[in-house]
Amino acid sequence: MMTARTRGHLANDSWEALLTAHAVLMKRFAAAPIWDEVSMREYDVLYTLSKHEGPIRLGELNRSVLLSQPALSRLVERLADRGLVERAPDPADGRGVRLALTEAGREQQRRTGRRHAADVTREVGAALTEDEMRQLEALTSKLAGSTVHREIEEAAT
Amino acid sequence: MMTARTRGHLANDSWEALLTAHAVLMKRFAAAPIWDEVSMREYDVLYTLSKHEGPIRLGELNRSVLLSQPALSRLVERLADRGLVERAPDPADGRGVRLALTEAGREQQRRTGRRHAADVTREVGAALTEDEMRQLEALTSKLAGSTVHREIEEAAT
DNA sequence: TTGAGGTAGATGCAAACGCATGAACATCGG
DNA sequence: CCGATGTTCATGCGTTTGCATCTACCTCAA
Repeated sequence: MMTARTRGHLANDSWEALLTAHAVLMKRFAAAPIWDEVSMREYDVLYTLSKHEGPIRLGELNRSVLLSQPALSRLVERLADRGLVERAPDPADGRGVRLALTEAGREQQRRTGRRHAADVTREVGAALTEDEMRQLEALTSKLAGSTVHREIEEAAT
Repeated sequence: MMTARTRGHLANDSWEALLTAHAVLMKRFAAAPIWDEVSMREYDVLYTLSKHEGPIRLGELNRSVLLSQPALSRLVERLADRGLVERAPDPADGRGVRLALTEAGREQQRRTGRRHAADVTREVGAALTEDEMRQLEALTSKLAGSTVHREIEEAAT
């Protein structure tokens, strides 16, 4: 007999499946011998910076990176000390900091990115067809894009 | 004009979309005021234990939890100290440890789980239709299940 | 049976993290 | 213009993490 799952069950089951996929693949990627120059978290920051043209703010960066604001602040500080990231005061806002990759940072991102992308291609490529990849991209994009946000904030008031 | 993405590009784009969705939703869930008793990571462990009938080994638990073995070992130790997890020597293997929720741990998991599930239902439910949830679950399950593993290990030799 | 090699989990220690808070600047009503 | 309030990032501090290593135990061949 086929028991019907409620909408809530479906939501939780799909989220759990996503979490599992994330954990499993992250473990495999972490096991790859390519993180000797920059750690995965550092790469995450370099990659996010590489996707933007000009400099971005720390707060903006922090929306993509799963770290607390202080932790990200210090991670960026370390990357700046290593000459991979440029930190400049924001002329438009004295509190803000404008972050951008240095040339060395860009090269580092490309080097690590090339190696990591090969792993991603192999793992994802082995599991899904091209159509499925497109579907997964569409679904996860939709999931990230949606904004119930307002309601949460209001409820917390 | 519609430029064709290679298989590698598709794989990487879909993985990136999954990562983004993961980060965005995790941030929202983390912001919920329900982690006063157990942290998200602790809940992850409690939840994983709750999904298993009998006790499981630390190593097995570590395959689901995105933490190093020592970090997980100590996290479990803290949970044991708080009376939420039971640690017993494995009679079949003197090196191993058998982990299981205590009654208090099970209650804690249920309490936090109920509250967290509501958030998941709201966020995922607001973004996807039921069909899409089913598709997402199917795709991510397939992604996690696939095993190119052997090749990686051999390549590292 | 024994010893070499492998595996499971614990531990020392430095690095990194989160929480609370501080300092500096922005914004806006009066 | 000014003070109150909000925002952005940095810093102090206790906790947690990862890496390297250790101990205890298992496996298996000689």
